[in-house]
Amino acid sequence: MVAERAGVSRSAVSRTFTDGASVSHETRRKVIEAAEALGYHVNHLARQLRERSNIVCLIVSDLTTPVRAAMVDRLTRKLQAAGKITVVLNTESDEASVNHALKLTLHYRADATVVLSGTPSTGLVKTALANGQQVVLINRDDGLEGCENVSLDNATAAREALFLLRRAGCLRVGILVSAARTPSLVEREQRFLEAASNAGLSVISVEAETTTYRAGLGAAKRVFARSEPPDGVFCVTDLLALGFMDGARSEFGLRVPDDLCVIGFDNIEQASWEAYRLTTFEQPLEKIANHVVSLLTDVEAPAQTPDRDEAVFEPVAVWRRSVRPHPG
Amino acid sequence: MVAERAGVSRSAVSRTFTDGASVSHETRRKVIEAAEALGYHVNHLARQLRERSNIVCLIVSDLTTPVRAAMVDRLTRKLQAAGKITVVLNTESDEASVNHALKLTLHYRADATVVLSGTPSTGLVKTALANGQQVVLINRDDGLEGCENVSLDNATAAREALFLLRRAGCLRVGILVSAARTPSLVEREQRFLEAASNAGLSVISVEAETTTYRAGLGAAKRVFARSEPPDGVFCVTDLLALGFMDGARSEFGLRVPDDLCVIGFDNIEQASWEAYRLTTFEQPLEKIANHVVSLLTDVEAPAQTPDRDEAVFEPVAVWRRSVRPHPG
DNA sequence: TTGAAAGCGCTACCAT
DNA sequence: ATGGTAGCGCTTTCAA
Repeated sequence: MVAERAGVSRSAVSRTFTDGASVSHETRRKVIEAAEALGYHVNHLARQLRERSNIVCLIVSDLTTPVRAAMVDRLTRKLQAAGKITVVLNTESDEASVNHALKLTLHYRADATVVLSGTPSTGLVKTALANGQQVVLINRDDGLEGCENVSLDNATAAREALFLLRRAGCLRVGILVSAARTPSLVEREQRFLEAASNAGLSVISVEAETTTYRAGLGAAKRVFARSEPPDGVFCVTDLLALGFMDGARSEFGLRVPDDLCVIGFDNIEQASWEAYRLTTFEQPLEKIANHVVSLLTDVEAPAQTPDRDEAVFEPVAVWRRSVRPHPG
Repeated sequence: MVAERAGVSRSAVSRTFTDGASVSHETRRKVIEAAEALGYHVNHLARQLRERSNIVCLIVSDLTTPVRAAMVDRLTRKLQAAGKITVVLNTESDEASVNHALKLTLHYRADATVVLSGTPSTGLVKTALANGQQVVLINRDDGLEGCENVSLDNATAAREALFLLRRAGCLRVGILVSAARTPSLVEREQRFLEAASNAGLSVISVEAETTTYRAGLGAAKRVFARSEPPDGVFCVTDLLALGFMDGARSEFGLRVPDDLCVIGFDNIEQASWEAYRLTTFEQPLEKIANHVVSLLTDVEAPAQTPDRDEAVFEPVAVWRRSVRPHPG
């Protein structure tokens, strides 16, 4: 250790850079001075040979998608503030890619990994857990054992969406889903269908090819070319909703909300833009992020549910003008 | 090392997981088997005690912004593909935050740091360089010594923007800039002004409070309330342009491109949305990302410009319909 | 091909 | 308060 060339023992300089250490003011001064001169910086990676690495891995796909970007933004900020260092693993969302990423995670001795998309295989999660790693799954309700789960109350939102559409006087209610059938998307769909069925309503189901703006646009083009198109639709994602609105308006001259009511989900920034003013459900990203870091920070978590730990957050309805407020 | 409990020496297992190592087929088999059984994974962090860490830090702010998200997406993917691990440092863009982030970078023994926003202080960059770290600055032309720079040819784009506006028959040309005067934004402004001045044109300058959609919207509200508003404006950013368009349309009933021509910069996904169809300049993100990883990958870079290394990329004009194609 | 041993930068423990 | 020492997991000489 080069810095000790400036007077003292290596222990002394180590102590200088450790918080709860006893070191004289004078020694510390000398050490700091020498370190400064030599451009010395503690090697945190070597530190981790003895203790925790403080590394948190974020496994994520579709980083450009507004919700994802927002989630990653929140998470990286908060993790940083909590003194963690965040490694972003940008993958496809298929199991193989996610597994690969999770394996890397083990190599870096991450204290924890947060999976934002895709689902790793049970086996791999087990070894991660066995290696003392925390695994937290966001928005994927597939009940892997030992993981911490955080998810959204999709059921309530779906029911509310139906309610809003009916109250707006929509006669032919529809739902726009994505061919990418991720757990949360599927749940929104099923709950909506369920609620409709309870109300004795039939629902026009439309499936977009992917979960993107373009796919929403394409879906609109298809659905409004048919006879008996819907006049009120719940889109499982804002991106889908925005594309759908644009398709309905630009291709068919439909007016929103007069001819067509649209509800989205996520409350991405674009949903608030003047051209859309989409009524939607907001993901409480801030709360979710806070919860995740508290999960990773509170080392002792004694009073927890034994097997499967799940936190459910409430999406909040954001009322804008893509739905008629009063019976039409 | 636990894995060696299964027959051989620690050297053997080390060799098993190193590529160019001589180890018998039999030994390797035993080792792999044992490792599998014990859930063993090489600790890459310990590895770095002897060699390079393979860690690349990305210093970035405003991660939710579409261009940024896109850039980070590209970069993380490509770095990963090149076997690097990417630590994202999400900061504010003021110098203090960036400096703090850069310091962290030293602690993690990053091989390289890529700065996407904000500018670190010269001194800090020097020590990073001195510690054998590569520093690459994206889109900030402030000529720090020893850094690799990659930037955009803003001048050409600005000139072309003016040309397009004039060709569309705009009589009162304007530019929408941001109060956040980052180097590339300023350059776009100055080049545009310069080109206009060369053409003997006066330009209506409008300054938005930040570089966001909302700020663009606000700017439109202000500028069209005045007498003699512009009928063709170059916005230094797509986000600004989109907000500006919405403001002009929703508040003043202006039609784009009939009453107002708008040009943006970045070609974010939203610029292509039906509600906007913005004519803009695309940042060649793919090329930039490729260049960055090649910079970090080609360990030997002998034939380089001595002091300041700069790569300049050409934005490409994307023609859509927010500008009239023919003299109006 | 293999094993023994040294050392990478660091901190914890034990003396002093 | 300080210094010495061991050891974290790994790779890499050097001998065998």
